[in-house]
Amino acid sequence: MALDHAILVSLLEKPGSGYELARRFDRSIGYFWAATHQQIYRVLKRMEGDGWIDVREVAQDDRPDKKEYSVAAPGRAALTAWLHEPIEPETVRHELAVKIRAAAFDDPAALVHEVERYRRAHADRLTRYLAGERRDFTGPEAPGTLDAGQELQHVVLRGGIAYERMTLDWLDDVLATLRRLGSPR
Amino acid sequence: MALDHAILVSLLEKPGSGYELARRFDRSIGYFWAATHQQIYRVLKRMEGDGWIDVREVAQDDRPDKKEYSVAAPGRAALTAWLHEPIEPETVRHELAVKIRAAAFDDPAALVHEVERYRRAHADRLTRYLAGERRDFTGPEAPGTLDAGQELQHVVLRGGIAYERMTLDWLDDVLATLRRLGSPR
DNA sequence: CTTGTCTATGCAACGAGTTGCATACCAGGA
DNA sequence: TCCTGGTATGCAACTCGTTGCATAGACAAG
Repeated sequence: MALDHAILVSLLEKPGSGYELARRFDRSIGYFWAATHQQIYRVLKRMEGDGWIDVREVAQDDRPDKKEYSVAAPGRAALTAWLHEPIEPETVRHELAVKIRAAAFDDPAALVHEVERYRRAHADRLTRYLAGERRDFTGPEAPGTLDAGQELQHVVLRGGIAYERMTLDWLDDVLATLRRLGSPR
Repeated sequence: MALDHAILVSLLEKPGSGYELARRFDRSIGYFWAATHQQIYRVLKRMEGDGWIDVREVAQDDRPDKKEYSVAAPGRAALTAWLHEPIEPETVRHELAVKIRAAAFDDPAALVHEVERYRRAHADRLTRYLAGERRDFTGPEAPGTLDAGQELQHVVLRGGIAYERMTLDWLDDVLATLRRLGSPR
């Protein structure tokens, strides 16, 4: 149930409403933990009931009012406790790998177009990551100018970049294999 | 709901019982789509009810009897239909990335031991992948000896190997960053 | 002859995630 | 004035995944 903790981290980085959190989960933190606004609103309600977070009604002139959440002491304690628990191995759900194996019972070449589309999506994501890195983590500053939070966000982003690069290389391998199997010898 | 399809692929590769499928999901196909025996038995029951798979009671002398499942025509049709659907972008759930960002609000160095343990788990997995590759995909055969199914299994496995290598490199980066932030300047 | 381990299947309860829908405020353009 | 689109919150129903437990046959070790 790490959605709780992902939300707590996001709120510690910056308090905000459910709507704002949902948008952060569409970029930034959501690159590593996906969530919809439905999940977020539900968890916020529960954590508020448990006293993990505080609410503040914020009236806005130019748009609907919102509820701004921030982390309370019990929430912060829960996050610290979770941080000291063992790291669970990720449960993998890689649909494409299943489809590739399924292609053995169909026409491998038929997958090519979908894989190409999928590859473009990953290329786009890499572009976004690199743009984010340029924006947030390079500049005129000397090394050591970033605080711990920024350093840690950067190392996570570097992981995302490495993942996308590795994925693009692998997808080229996949495409070559599919084309080879699809064409007659 | 790709568990259905992962099971169908596994049964097409080789018919088997729920128990045998559960063991396959602990290695091989389960490296890319995790599932417990509970999920598997439930889905098998549903797919049998829908006529996607056939059952055959197999009496065994030296152990309890089992039910061997194999894919029926409607199941195969469902798999083909699924294969031609668009590939969904994976939904990422990367607990470690969340923990790293959470570490900004705690002691970054406290994560080091857990990350080291996590790194060892990935190193072990890479070792298993490489052993599997040596066992199944290298040998005296000339290129072109493998059938399409084996080629496709191999390219999926190469993806797993690339993922683990990338992850190990990234974890070294993570460890260096955590140590740097934990030690006084 | 009991205990443990592996094979083999399954139920029940709960928790997490998905999908579709509903409401409402506010601004700007047709 | 109505319609669209962005902001903002939420319910209900459903499916999927997790956890804990239960049963039972076969065999090997103590």
